[in-house]
Amino acid sequence: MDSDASLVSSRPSSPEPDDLFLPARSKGSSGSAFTGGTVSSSTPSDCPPELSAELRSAMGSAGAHPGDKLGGSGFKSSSSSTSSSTSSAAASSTKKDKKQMTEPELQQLRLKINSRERKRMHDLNIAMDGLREVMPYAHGPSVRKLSKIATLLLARNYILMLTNSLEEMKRLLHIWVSPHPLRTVALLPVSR
DNA sequence: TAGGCCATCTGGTCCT
DNA sequence: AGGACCAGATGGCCTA
Repeated sequence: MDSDASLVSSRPSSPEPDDLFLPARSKGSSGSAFTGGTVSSSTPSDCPPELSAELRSAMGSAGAHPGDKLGGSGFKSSSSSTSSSTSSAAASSTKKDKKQMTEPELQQLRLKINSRERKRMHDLNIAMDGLREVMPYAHGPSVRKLSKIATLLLARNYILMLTNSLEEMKRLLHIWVSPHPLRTVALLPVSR
Protein backbone atom coordinates (compact mmCIF):
# COMPACT_ATOMS: atom_id res chain seq x y z
CA MET A 1 0.00 0.00 0.00
CA ASP A 2 2.14 2.82 1.22
CA SER A 3 5.30 0.99 0.52
CA ASP A 4 4.68 0.71 -3.15
CA ALA A 5 5.43 4.30 -3.82
CA SER A 6 8.60 4.20 -1.85
CA LEU A 7 10.12 1.43 -3.83
CA VAL A 8 10.80 1.77 -7.47
CA SER A 9 9.07 4.59 -9.09
CA SER A 10 9.95 3.71 -12.59
CA ARG A 11 8.13 1.02 -14.36
CA PRO A 12 10.57 -0.94 -16.37
CA SER A 13 9.36 -2.42 -19.50
CA SER A 14 12.33 -4.26 -20.63
CA PRO A 15 13.64 -5.11 -24.00
CA GLU A 16 12.56 -8.50 -25.15
CA PRO A 17 14.43 -11.07 -23.16
CA ASP A 18 14.84 -13.02 -26.33
CA ASP A 19 17.02 -10.31 -27.72
CA LEU A 20 19.22 -10.43 -24.69
CA PHE A 21 19.34 -14.13 -24.78
CA LEU A 22 20.52 -14.38 -28.30
CA PRO A 23 24.12 -14.68 -29.43
CA ALA A 24 26.70 -14.33 -26.73
CA ARG A 25 28.37 -17.55 -27.68
CA SER A 26 29.21 -17.61 -31.28
CA LYS A 27 32.45 -19.09 -30.17
CA GLY A 28 33.98 -21.03 -33.01
CA SER A 29 34.73 -18.16 -35.28
CA SER A 30 36.54 -15.18 -33.93
CA GLY A 31 34.76 -14.77 -30.66
CA SER A 32 33.23 -11.60 -29.42
CA ALA A 33 30.48 -11.58 -31.93
CA PHE A 34 28.76 -10.33 -28.90
CA THR A 35 30.31 -6.94 -28.68
CA GLY A 36 28.45 -5.39 -31.46
CA GLY A 37 25.63 -7.77 -31.14
CA THR A 38 23.94 -8.33 -27.93
CA VAL A 39 25.06 -6.11 -25.19
CA SER A 40 25.15 -2.77 -26.78
CA SER A 41 22.51 -3.41 -29.29
CA SER A 42 20.47 -5.67 -27.16
CA THR A 43 18.41 -2.64 -26.70
CA PRO A 44 16.87 -2.50 -30.03
CA SER A 45 16.88 1.14 -30.79
CA ASP A 46 13.59 2.01 -29.23
CA CYS A 47 13.67 0.30 -25.88
CA PRO A 48 16.80 1.44 -24.19
CA PRO A 49 16.44 1.19 -20.46
CA GLU A 50 18.73 3.13 -18.24
CA LEU A 51 19.01 4.18 -14.71
CA SER A 52 21.04 6.18 -12.36
CA ALA A 53 19.05 8.66 -10.41
CA GLU A 54 16.26 6.19 -10.23
CA LEU A 55 18.63 3.63 -9.00
CA ARG A 56 19.75 5.77 -6.16
CA SER A 57 16.26 6.56 -5.13
CA ALA A 58 15.37 2.95 -5.31
CA MET A 59 18.34 1.94 -3.26
CA GLY A 60 17.77 4.70 -0.83
CA SER A 61 14.22 3.77 -0.23
CA ALA A 62 14.93 0.13 -0.04
CA GLY A 63 15.42 0.32 3.66
CA ALA A 64 12.23 2.19 4.26
CA HIS A 65 9.63 0.15 5.91
CA PRO A 66 6.01 0.44 5.15
CA GLY A 67 3.37 0.43 7.74
CA ASP A 68 3.37 -3.30 8.20
CA LYS A 69 -0.25 -3.90 7.93
CA LEU A 70 -1.73 -7.21 7.22
CA GLY A 71 -3.03 -7.29 3.73
CA GLY A 72 -0.82 -4.34 3.21
CA SER A 73 -1.16 -3.61 -0.47
CA GLY A 74 -4.78 -4.26 -0.85
CA PHE A 75 -4.05 -7.87 -0.59
CA LYS A 76 -6.47 -10.62 0.15
CA SER A 77 -8.34 -10.05 3.33
CA SER A 78 -5.80 -11.19 5.81
CA SER A 79 -6.35 -14.21 7.93
CA SER A 80 -9.92 -14.84 7.06
CA SER A 81 -9.06 -16.45 3.78
CA THR A 82 -6.16 -18.39 5.14
CA SER A 83 -7.50 -19.30 8.50
CA SER A 84 -8.66 -22.68 7.34
CA SER A 85 -5.38 -23.62 5.79
CA THR A 86 -3.52 -22.26 8.72
CA SER A 87 -5.25 -24.50 11.15
CA SER A 88 -5.11 -27.58 9.01
CA ALA A 89 -1.94 -27.63 7.05
CA ALA A 90 -0.05 -25.16 9.15
CA ALA A 91 3.62 -24.45 8.92
CA SER A 92 5.76 -27.47 9.48
CA SER A 93 8.11 -26.13 12.06
CA THR A 94 5.89 -23.94 14.18
CA LYS A 95 2.87 -26.11 13.88
CA LYS A 96 2.56 -26.92 17.53
CA ASP A 97 3.12 -23.38 18.61
CA LYS A 98 0.64 -21.95 16.20
CA LYS A 99 -2.11 -24.05 17.60
CA GLN A 100 -1.51 -22.56 20.97
CA MET A 101 -1.11 -19.04 19.78
CA THR A 102 -3.88 -16.55 20.07
CA GLU A 103 -5.14 -14.59 17.13
CA PRO A 104 -3.13 -11.46 17.95
CA GLU A 105 -0.05 -13.52 18.48
CA LEU A 106 -0.48 -15.22 15.15
CA GLN A 107 -1.00 -11.89 13.52
CA GLN A 108 2.13 -10.57 15.17
CA LEU A 109 4.07 -13.54 13.92
CA ARG A 110 2.72 -13.03 10.43
CA LEU A 111 3.77 -9.41 10.44
CA LYS A 112 7.22 -10.42 11.53
CA ILE A 113 7.54 -13.00 8.80
CA ASN A 114 6.18 -10.64 6.21
CA SER A 115 8.64 -8.00 7.25
CA ARG A 116 11.52 -10.39 6.90
CA GLU A 117 10.39 -11.45 3.49
CA ARG A 118 9.99 -7.87 2.44
CA LYS A 119 13.49 -7.07 3.57
CA ARG A 120 14.80 -10.07 1.76
CA MET A 121 13.20 -8.94 -1.45
CA HIS A 122 14.49 -5.42 -0.97
CA ASP A 123 18.00 -6.76 -0.57
CA LEU A 124 17.51 -8.78 -3.69
CA ASN A 125 16.44 -5.69 -5.56
CA ILE A 126 19.45 -3.78 -4.32
CA ALA A 127 21.65 -6.52 -5.62
CA MET A 128 19.79 -6.40 -8.89
CA ASP A 129 20.39 -2.66 -9.09
CA GLY A 130 24.05 -3.27 -8.44
CA LEU A 131 24.11 -5.66 -11.32
CA ARG A 132 22.37 -3.15 -13.56
CA GLU A 133 24.98 -0.58 -12.71
CA VAL A 134 27.79 -2.62 -14.15
CA MET A 135 25.94 -3.70 -17.22
CA PRO A 136 27.02 -2.25 -20.53
CA TYR A 137 23.84 -0.48 -21.02
CA ALA A 138 22.70 3.06 -21.45
CA HIS A 139 22.31 4.53 -18.00
CA GLY A 140 20.38 7.70 -17.67
CA PRO A 141 17.50 9.37 -15.94
CA SER A 142 15.40 9.50 -19.02
CA VAL A 143 15.62 5.87 -19.83
CA ARG A 144 13.77 3.05 -18.26
CA LYS A 145 15.80 0.60 -16.33
CA LEU A 146 16.15 -3.00 -17.25
CA SER A 147 13.61 -5.42 -15.98
CA LYS A 148 14.85 -8.18 -13.74
CA ILE A 149 14.69 -10.85 -16.35
CA ALA A 150 16.36 -8.61 -18.88
CA THR A 151 19.08 -7.78 -16.41
CA LEU A 152 19.82 -11.40 -15.76
CA LEU A 153 19.86 -12.33 -19.41
CA LEU A 154 22.03 -9.40 -20.31
CA ALA A 155 24.41 -10.24 -17.50
CA ARG A 156 24.70 -13.75 -18.76
CA ASN A 157 25.50 -12.59 -22.25
CA TYR A 158 27.95 -10.07 -20.94
CA ILE A 159 29.81 -12.71 -19.00
CA LEU A 160 29.93 -14.94 -22.02
CA MET A 161 31.21 -12.11 -24.14
CA LEU A 162 33.95 -11.27 -21.65
CA THR A 163 34.91 -14.90 -21.48
CA ASN A 164 35.22 -15.06 -25.22
CA SER A 165 37.28 -11.91 -25.28
CA LEU A 166 39.58 -13.29 -22.67
CA GLU A 167 40.05 -16.48 -24.60
CA GLU A 168 40.79 -14.51 -27.72
CA MET A 169 43.39 -12.41 -25.96
CA LYS A 170 45.04 -15.47 -24.52
CA ARG A 171 45.18 -17.01 -27.93
CA LEU A 172 46.76 -13.96 -29.47
CA LEU A 173 49.22 -13.65 -26.67
CA HIS A 174 50.18 -17.26 -27.11
CA ILE A 175 50.89 -16.67 -30.78
CA TRP A 176 53.01 -13.66 -30.05
CA VAL A 177 55.28 -15.35 -27.58
CA SER A 178 55.38 -18.52 -29.54
CA PRO A 179 58.90 -19.99 -29.93
CA HIS A 180 58.25 -20.55 -33.58
CA PRO A 181 61.01 -18.61 -35.38
CA LEU A 182 58.95 -17.24 -38.16
CA ARG A 183 56.34 -15.89 -35.81
CA THR A 184 58.93 -14.50 -33.49
CA VAL A 185 60.76 -12.80 -36.28
CA ALA A 186 57.61 -11.34 -37.53
CA LEU A 187 57.16 -9.65 -34.22
CA LEU A 188 60.64 -8.25 -34.00
CA PRO A 189 61.00 -4.57 -34.61
CA VAL A 190 62.63 -3.71 -37.86
CA SER A 191 66.14 -2.70 -36.89
CA ARG A 192 68.20 -1.30 -39.66
C1' DT B 1 -8.07 -2.88 -22.57
C1' DA B 2 -4.58 -6.46 -22.56
C1' DG B 3 -0.16 -7.64 -21.34
C1' DG B 4 4.13 -6.98 -18.83
C1' DC B 5 6.41 -6.11 -14.63
C1' DC B 6 6.46 -5.62 -9.96
C1' DA B 7 5.61 -5.76 -4.68
C1' DT B 8 3.60 -8.15 -1.21
C1' DC B 9 1.54 -11.93 1.30
C1' DT B 10 1.57 -16.65 2.41
C1' DG B 11 2.47 -21.56 3.24
C1' DG B 12 5.82 -25.01 2.60
C1' DT B 13 10.55 -26.75 2.69
C1' DC B 14 15.37 -26.58 3.68
C1' DC B 15 19.22 -25.19 6.44
C1' DT B 16 21.81 -23.80 10.59
C1' DA C 1 13.28 -23.53 16.74
C1' DG C 2 13.97 -19.83 13.89
C1' DG C 3 15.36 -17.89 9.74
C1' DA C 4 16.24 -18.19 4.71
C1' DC C 5 14.59 -19.52 0.46
C1' DC C 6 11.07 -20.56 -2.83
C1' DA C 7 6.93 -20.61 -5.59
C1' DG C 8 2.05 -19.51 -6.16
C1' DA C 9 -1.54 -16.09 -5.78
C1' DT C 10 -3.18 -11.48 -6.01
C1' DG C 11 -3.64 -6.79 -7.10
C1' DG C 12 -1.56 -2.28 -8.66
C1' DC C 13 0.78 0.52 -12.09
C1' DC C 14 2.24 1.51 -16.66
C1' DT C 15 2.58 1.23 -21.66
C1' DA C 16 1.28 -0.02 -26.37
